[in-house]
Amino acid sequence: MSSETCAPDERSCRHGRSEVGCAECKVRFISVCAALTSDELAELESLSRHVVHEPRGTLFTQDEEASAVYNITEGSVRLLRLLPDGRRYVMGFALVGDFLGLALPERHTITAEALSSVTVCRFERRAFQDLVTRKPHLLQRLHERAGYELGLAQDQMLLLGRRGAEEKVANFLLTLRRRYARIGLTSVTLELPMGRQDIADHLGLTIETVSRTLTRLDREKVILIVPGGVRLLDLPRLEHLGG
Amino acid sequence: MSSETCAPDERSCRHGRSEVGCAECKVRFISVCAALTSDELAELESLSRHVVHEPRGTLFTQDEEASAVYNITEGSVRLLRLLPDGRRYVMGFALVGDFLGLALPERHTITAEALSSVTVCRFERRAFQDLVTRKPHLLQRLHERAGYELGLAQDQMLLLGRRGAEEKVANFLLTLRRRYARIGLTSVTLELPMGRQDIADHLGLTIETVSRTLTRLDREKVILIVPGGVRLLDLPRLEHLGG
DNA sequence: CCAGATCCTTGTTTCAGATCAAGGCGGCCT
DNA sequence: AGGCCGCCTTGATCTGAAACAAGGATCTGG
Repeated sequence: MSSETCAPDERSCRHGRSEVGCAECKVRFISVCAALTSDELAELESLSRHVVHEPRGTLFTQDEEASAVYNITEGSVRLLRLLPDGRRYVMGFALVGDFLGLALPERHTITAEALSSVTVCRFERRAFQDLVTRKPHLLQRLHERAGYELGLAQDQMLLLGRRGAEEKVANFLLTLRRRYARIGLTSVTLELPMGRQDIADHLGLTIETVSRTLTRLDREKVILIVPGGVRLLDLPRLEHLGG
Repeated sequence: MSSETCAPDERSCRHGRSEVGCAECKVRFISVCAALTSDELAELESLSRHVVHEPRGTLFTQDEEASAVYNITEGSVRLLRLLPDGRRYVMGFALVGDFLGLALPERHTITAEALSSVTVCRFERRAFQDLVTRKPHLLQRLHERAGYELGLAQDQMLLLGRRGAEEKVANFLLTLRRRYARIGLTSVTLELPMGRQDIADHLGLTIETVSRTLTRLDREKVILIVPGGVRLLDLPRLEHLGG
């Protein structure tokens, strides 16, 4: 169900590290691979394969066997979990430089779907697992990153359990801004590659509440809603609202 | 603020592995240490120190430097995060066999408080870190465990964001039951070492809603409220309610 | 045995956000 | 153009859980 729907366009990067070798990779210093020496990088590169996914394509599906792990080099992805009755919760959004499959699981616990055209560096899980076993400091790096993710999950739980709609939305915008900044995107205009429904499912709200809250923030000149995103007009006030 | 309030009673377990050596430890096979050979276990043991905390004592506090990591060998602990304005969220409850400080953080991201009399196996973080660096399969084990925790955090987010009060409470009871079962406690009567307020703060509810929901489940003969816990009378129905 | 404290339950009222309902807007296809 | 579709907004109403309020139960120490 996955590879057919997304029809990924595979281009190996093995052939003499032609156009997109790891050494020139734009996420080289912000992602997990930053832990590696150039020798190790070469080894990692030999395992990698660039794959492009169309918008709305599926990278992998909840409960399916995890055949690979991924490093996003272009585009954004939504990560979600489904309940049998159809309710869904969006765990989060993965951006450029994010690693999917950090925990090296046997089966994926979430579904990953491309929000835009997405390019990933794909590693066979077995081969990556082997490399990790042989390179403890790569594992260390992975583990650090997992600890960081755990902290983010804790923030999110507090947000979901103990905060109101406005706080949630403000906080969401600020968090996204901080993440963009970390990968070098510091524009005042915040791209929102996900739809309102995705934001709602991420914050435990309904689409109407998200829309109303954004509209209110716009009316109060805290943000300005623009096509494809929002402009943050009054950061201090937004920070005040977001806690 | 921490060591004074809990007045921990320290007993080293170095002295000729007197009463409580790792080899005879009751959490030996259910905890992280299960990854180690007996040689490595001896080394680990030389780093460990048993510490007893009184009920309501603080093991460590949010934002304070993480001087140690812990393995719980007796009792239960609540893990919480505070908001500047006083709201609190209870991240979860740690039981016998649980490891605190999995991510080996520089600073603790949560506060840990003893719910009952708690005994922990305490490891200096630096020393433990060194051991981990030298024993990749211990790190691997830690990482696996972190991945598992991440999965639990995801479940909890879905619970907080997309489920009603009754679902939350039923699910909480079932999750606790499963965890007790994993450490060999399979009694029909579920101990609840935490108070109603803690449950409320864990589920994103108020104490009144938790109390009412439990009362209703009791009235409908799904559970029976007993001092210090609940008896699970109608497991199928509870599972139906909990999703 | 009583005073005070802590924790839990129960009743009543209020409110934030869900739900229901109806457009609006822009893109895309023919 | 026109019509359809997906996405977003806005308004009206409803409701589940919060907030407020008042005891009751259990424990502790004097």
